[in-house]
Amino acid sequence: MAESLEALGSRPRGRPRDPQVRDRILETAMRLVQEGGRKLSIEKVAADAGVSKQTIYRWWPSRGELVLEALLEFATRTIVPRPDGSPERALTHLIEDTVAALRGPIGDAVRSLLVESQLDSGFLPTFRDRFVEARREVMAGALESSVGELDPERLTLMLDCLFGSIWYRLLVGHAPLDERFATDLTAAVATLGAEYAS
Amino acid sequence: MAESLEALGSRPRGRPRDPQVRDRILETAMRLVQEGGRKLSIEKVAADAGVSKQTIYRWWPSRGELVLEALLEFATRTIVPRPDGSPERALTHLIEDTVAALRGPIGDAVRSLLVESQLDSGFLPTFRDRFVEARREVMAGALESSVGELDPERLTLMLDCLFGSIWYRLLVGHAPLDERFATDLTAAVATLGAEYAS
Amino acid sequence: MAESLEALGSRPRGRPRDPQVRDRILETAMRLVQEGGRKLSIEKVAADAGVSKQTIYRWWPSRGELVLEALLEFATRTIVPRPDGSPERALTHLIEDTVAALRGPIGDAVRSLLVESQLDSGFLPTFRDRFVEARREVMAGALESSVGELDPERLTLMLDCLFGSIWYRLLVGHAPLDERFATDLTAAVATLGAEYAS
Amino acid sequence: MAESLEALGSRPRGRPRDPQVRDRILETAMRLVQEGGRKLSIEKVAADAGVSKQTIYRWWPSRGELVLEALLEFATRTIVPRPDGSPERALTHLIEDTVAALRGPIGDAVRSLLVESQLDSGFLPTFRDRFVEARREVMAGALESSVGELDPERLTLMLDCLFGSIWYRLLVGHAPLDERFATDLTAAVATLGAEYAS
DNA sequence: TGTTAATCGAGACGGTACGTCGGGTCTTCTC
DNA sequence: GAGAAGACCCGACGTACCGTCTCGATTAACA
Repeated sequence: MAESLEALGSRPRGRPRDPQVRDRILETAMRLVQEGGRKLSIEKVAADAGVSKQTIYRWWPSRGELVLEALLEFATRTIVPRPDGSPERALTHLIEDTVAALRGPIGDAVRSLLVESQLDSGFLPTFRDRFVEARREVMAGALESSVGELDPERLTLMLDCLFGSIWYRLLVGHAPLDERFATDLTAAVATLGAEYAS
Repeated sequence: MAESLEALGSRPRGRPRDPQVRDRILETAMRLVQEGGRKLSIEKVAADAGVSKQTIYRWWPSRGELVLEALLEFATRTIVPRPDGSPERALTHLIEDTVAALRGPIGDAVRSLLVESQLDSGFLPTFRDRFVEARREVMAGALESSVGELDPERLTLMLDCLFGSIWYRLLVGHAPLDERFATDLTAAVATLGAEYAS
Repeated sequence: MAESLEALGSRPRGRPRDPQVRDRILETAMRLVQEGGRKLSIEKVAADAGVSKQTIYRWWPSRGELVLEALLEFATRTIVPRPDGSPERALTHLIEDTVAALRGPIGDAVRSLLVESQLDSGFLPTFRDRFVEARREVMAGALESSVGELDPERLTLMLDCLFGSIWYRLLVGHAPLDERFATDLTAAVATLGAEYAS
Repeated sequence: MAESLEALGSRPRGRPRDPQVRDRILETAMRLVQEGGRKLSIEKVAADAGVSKQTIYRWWPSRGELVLEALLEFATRTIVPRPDGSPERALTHLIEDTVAALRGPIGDAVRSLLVESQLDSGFLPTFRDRFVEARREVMAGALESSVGELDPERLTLMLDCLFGSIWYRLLVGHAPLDERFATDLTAAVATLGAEYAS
């Protein structure tokens, strides 16, 4: 019996992983990412978290994966979904929340991840699959609920405009990621949606 | 004659800068940027260009400024403006050319510059002023020629969608920067323009 | 047993220092010092020893300390004390051995250390304490065994003449560091000793 | 006529050398040598003297030659020979003056020259011929005037002890270059001289 | 009750690149 | 010509991180 449980759970032998250590690392990574993305070195995370470098390398193959997990952890603890009424309101809220989130620490993390995905070509697919696509799918759902089913190419283009313009502001900083922006963006998406739906 | 030239030029003293050296550095930088952005170290540029590091640091304060100048130089030598007929065709061509350019070496350079602008916060304003804004103004001109004068906020948003979606594809690589994309993007912009102009 | 050993050793944490690496560095330093003192750069020692610069800087704060340790190591492995009969013969042998040693690799190292102690004022005290004084004390012992106890000032002066004239020849190279020199020097010291003892 | 005069005097053509520039360089070199020997770089001398590096390299082949000439210039302007009575007093004065001189700026220059002669093996012969030997000959003259003619080997040894012990204190700094030292040294030399003369 | 295996802090180690200093040579303009 | 200015290639500096590697000391599950 125990055997089969073990087989299922693949319970490891030696000393189990210390969850406190994991948390300390992720929190430190998230903190350092906020204090200016360029300062994020594994060395510094290890020092600040009171952890050995080996421990970090044991669990995360690269800086990118570390920040990604830190971000996902942070996001789940931070973002609380709000109950939405109509599909239109749901889409509006989603865009607003996305823009609002990127204004803060999450924005710093995303910028760091973008940089990492460019520097470490091995990380780009991971970033794309585990973060970009996930956000796109959520947004795609809200979009199609609001404007109806869309041709895949057109859906892709709308998502590119949506996330693209947000990231563009995040990276360049020439214009704010404020509510006005979110509102205007929502309107633009609606215009495009109406055109495409017809 | 000479007098006025002297007055204008305020000719510098000492040995003049060697233009061949400058060109060799910029070409090497451009080449290395193509071979994978992360490999661009000043050390490597110097070695490959047969130049001392000091010479690079004398003229470019950071990696970002170096790549930026290399890109601008490359672009002026590479991109030939095509005579356009109607404003609509001009806009179409501009978007097509922008997308096409980012598919090649220029795209590699822009990715590198984006990374650099995030890692070196001192470089971000330079990048914004000397590259991003310049491209935006050109595009804004074509846009307003085509759809008529626009409210500044709306113009900004349209430019963000345009460049944002292009950069987004450049960075994430989830969808191609092909002609189809350029066409669809142009159509979307036209839709938004029509909405805004009314 | 183990307890007391533990208490004494206060064993360090982390990966222990690799003695082979240490030896390779010191040997390389000694070799480079022989091939012409000016060529001794940390960079070159690192390259020739197949070691990273950081490893050298981890254990030796400066070129001087590195060469000093290399010399001390080399000397202990090279110099074999010879059993002496009378105090007079012991003194003779000591002077002869000192002169002979400075004729070879040890002389190159001492010259390098002298240079270093002048270029790096922080190293001078170390050099003085760990090398100069040590040699002086040995010589002082032999001297007083031979000629009897001496007034401190006079002892100092005799040692200065002794080592001074040897170093002077080592540095200037106007006259050889041969046995004749050692013999004459011994005689001169004896004359002074006789005068002072009276 | 003029031709032949030119040929004879080998009067150079273009602009004659500016003696003020030469002086400014030598003074600056002497000043920098005093402020800590290690700081003497051609670069710094040029900057401090308001002179181009090329001008320095035109007249002095190496740092050593520059400092040597600066020292000789300084010494002639500084040291005033004192009329001496007996040969014994002359020797005493000479030793006293030598020790006293090395206590100040001249000592700094000599230390710098010693370092230079070790780092730049091409400079050692120059240093030996133009400085070391010159001083030795002066001292040898005073010595032989005082104690009578000496066997060359013995003379060499006495000079080595004399200059060696002074330089040794200059370099190591374990004991002062004061009058007491000069006196004791003179006495020691007298003792040796008496022994050798017999 | 050990034995075994993995975790974890600590830190040594070979590398690559950083940005700076100085060396010695050169090229240009001015006097 | 001499001289100031300064570009240029080069070698070395001392530092920061990289990713890998030993250590000793824990901490479980297994025998």
